[in-house]
Formats: sequence, structure tokens, C-alpha cells
Amino acid sequence: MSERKKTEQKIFEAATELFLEKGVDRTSVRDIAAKANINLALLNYYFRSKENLFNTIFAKLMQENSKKLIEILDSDMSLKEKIENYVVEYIDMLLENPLLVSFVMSILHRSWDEKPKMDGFNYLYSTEKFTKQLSDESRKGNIKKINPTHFFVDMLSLITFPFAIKLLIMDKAEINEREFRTFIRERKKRIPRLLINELKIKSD
Amino acid sequence: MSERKKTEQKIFEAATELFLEKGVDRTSVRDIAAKANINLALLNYYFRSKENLFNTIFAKLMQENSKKLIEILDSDMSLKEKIENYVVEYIDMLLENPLLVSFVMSILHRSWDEKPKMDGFNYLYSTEKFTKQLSDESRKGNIKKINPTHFFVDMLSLITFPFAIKLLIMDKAEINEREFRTFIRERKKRIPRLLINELKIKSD
DNA sequence: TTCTGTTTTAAACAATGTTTTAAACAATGT
DNA sequence: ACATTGTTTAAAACATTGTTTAAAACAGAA
Repeated sequence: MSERKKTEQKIFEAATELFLEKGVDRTSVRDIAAKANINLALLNYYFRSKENLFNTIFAKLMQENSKKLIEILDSDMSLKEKIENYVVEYIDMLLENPLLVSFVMSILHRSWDEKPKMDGFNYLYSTEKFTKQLSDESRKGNIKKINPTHFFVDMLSLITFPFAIKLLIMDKAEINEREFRTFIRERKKRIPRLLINELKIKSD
Repeated sequence: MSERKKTEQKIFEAATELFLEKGVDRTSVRDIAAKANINLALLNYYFRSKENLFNTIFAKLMQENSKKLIEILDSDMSLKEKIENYVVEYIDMLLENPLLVSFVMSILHRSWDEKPKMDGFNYLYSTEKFTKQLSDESRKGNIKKINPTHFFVDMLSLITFPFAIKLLIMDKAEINEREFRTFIRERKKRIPRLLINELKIKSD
């Protein structure tokens, strides 16, 4: 069963772990081969190059992890419900994959120009439907006049950034891994409250 | 005058630019030498190694850019004033040095273990005085009971994260460099309002 | 000038990273 | 059994990296 895992998969998994942990640039193909327990040349046999392997992994990671998030944004919930669900779902996803934020941001900084690769980022942002919903509610006067871009950037910042500075937080607040996870979980309630507060206050 | 800039400085400046732009790992010592228009060996003559050059640059960058911020946090202003000033000052600083966020975060992800180097990060976080002020005002009942860590993380997230995803924002919101800067400037008022709102609401 | 220490250069070095080649192997269908 | 397929191995070729060396050019002081 799991004894004889297909080599392609072994490479894929080993590379994913290493890329997330050490970053793409600090991971060598020899590292990957060693971790996957395969011959170096197999990497080129299955994936043409390190770069190509990385592209495959990146696309997969983005798609897998953002599926639920997109669904929420495109669902028929109310604005309030959407925000609450989105925050919780996003945080849960990152709690399972805490290195994702640093990884994505390093890629973002690294290779924006390469357009094809960047499709993966689509998953990370708002959807048309959600943006429209924001504008609509705003126009109807249910909530204060709001700039959807600002709002979504706020939300994204509050959710994801703490993962990027995890080590800094742990160091300064003098908390350990377990306490950090608690700290993050507290944000599931905090962030929606903050955001919805901002929406409620009419007039500017 | 500026014609014959000392080589040490030329190396320093070229390296700083490249490190910020391409990241430390993707910058080779030969790149630096080329950009600085100096011979390769001079790099090792003046700075002992690439690693050492990087440490020097990192320390300098942190110190320079966080001076004003620390001063604000440690001043005698009211909480509200501090928040307003801090946000504006931080954003102005990052507008002048937009690559700093990605840079710092990559370092944070890259080499946390190396304690000595990490002193630079002290500048990036809250100070004791500010944290105490938050707790005090909170205890006096002037503001709602607040968790200083959450509050500071919120503030940091809202200020800095947009710079890290600048390219994503520009792409999705279909704005150019100039409009991005405007977008960021709008946040100078938005972020303090959001934060102070959160403080005002008594009870939990 | 000659001497001294500093600055600059070009080349070499060692280590590591990536890709390619060609041969060995295993499983399968004919 | 043979030939064909896809897979794996070992070795080497190739490229790039950070670092070091050895010697020349230079500047200022004696």
C-alpha cells in the first residue's frame, strides 16, 4: 500500500515539504532526491526540471487550499455570514498549513512577471460575486459606503499576516507553538467583529 | 565628490538594492560586483563574506527605518494620537521603501534560528511602554478590555501586508503604480479609524 | 627615490547545483 | 523467447556559486 508509493508521488511530496519549509531557492534537487529516496535523474525524468516541478506543486497547492474559500465567496449567504465563514475557513486551512503564507509571498515577490504561473494567485483573491455583493449592500444603504478593495485587503491582512510573522509573535509575546495556535483561533471571532463593525458605521 | 564614491559604500549600496529587489538567495556576489562596478575580490576584502555583508545591511536597514516608529511608541502622546501617528509614519516609510516588507519577511522565514542576527527584528515590534499604555487604559475602563498582542498584530497586519501583496492588488484591482500609492495613502485614515473603533466599543 | 601599507586585478579553487547520457532493469504483450 | 514499453540506476558533464590566492598598481611617508 503506502509501502510502494509511486516515485512520482514520492518526489512530489518530498519537494512540497522542502519548498514550504526551506523555500524554493534554498532547496536543492539533491535535497529532494535524498528525502524522496530516489535517484537524482528521476527528478528530471518525471518533471523536466526543478522549475517545472515547482510550478506543478505551486498550482496544486493553490487549487487544493482555496477551493472551499472560493465556494464561500460565491455562495448565497448573507454578507455577514460570508465574512464569518470565510475567516474561520481560511484560518483553519492555514492552521493546517502554516507555512503556506510565507511560501506564497516569497513566490509573489519572486516571479510575478511569469504570467502563466501566476494564475494560481487568482484563488487567493476576492471573487466578482463577493465584490458585487459588497457594492450592492453598500448602495442599498444597509451598510456604510465601502470600498471593496480596501475591505478585502483588510480581511486578507488580518487573517494571513500573523502566520507570516509567527516567529516574531512567539518571540515577543513569549508564547509557544501551542499558545500561538490558541492566539490564532481567538482571531476567528475577533476579525469578523472588527470587519463587521467597520461596515455598520454609517456615514463617513 | 559623488564621483569617487568609496568602494566599500558602492558595494554596500549595490548589494542593498539587489537584496531588496531579488532577495538574498537569488543575488550572487558576482551580480553585486557587476552592479557596483568593482572587482569580485573586493567584496571579500571589505566584508568578509556574503553572509556578513548581508548581516551588515540588514542591521542598518532595520535601525534606520524604525527609529521614528519607536520614538512615537515611546513618546508621551495619548493612545489615540500614538496610533494615528504610528500608522502615518509607518506607511510613509514603506512608501519610500516598498520592498522592505517582502525582504524582512523572507529573512524572518529564512533564518530565525540565528539569534544574533535577529536583534534587528526588535525594532519591528511594539515597545514595553506602548503595551503598558494599552493595558492601563484598558484597566481604567477608558476603552474596552483589550489584548495588546492582538491589537498590535492587527495594526501591523493592516499597515504592512498590503505592501507584501502589492502586485496581487495591482493586478486584481486593475490599478497602476500611481493608483496603488493612492490606495495606500487612503489607508492612513482608514486603519486608525478601524483600530480606534475596536477600542471604543466597551464590553465584550 | 625607496619603502610601506593599502587597493585593485585576474585567475584559480573548491563546493554545490542542475541536466544529460547511456546502460540496466522490470513488466507486459506478442 | 522476443521485442517493446516504461522505469530506474550510475556516472559524468556542465554551470554557477562563494571564496581565496598571488601578484600588480597605487598612494603617501621617509
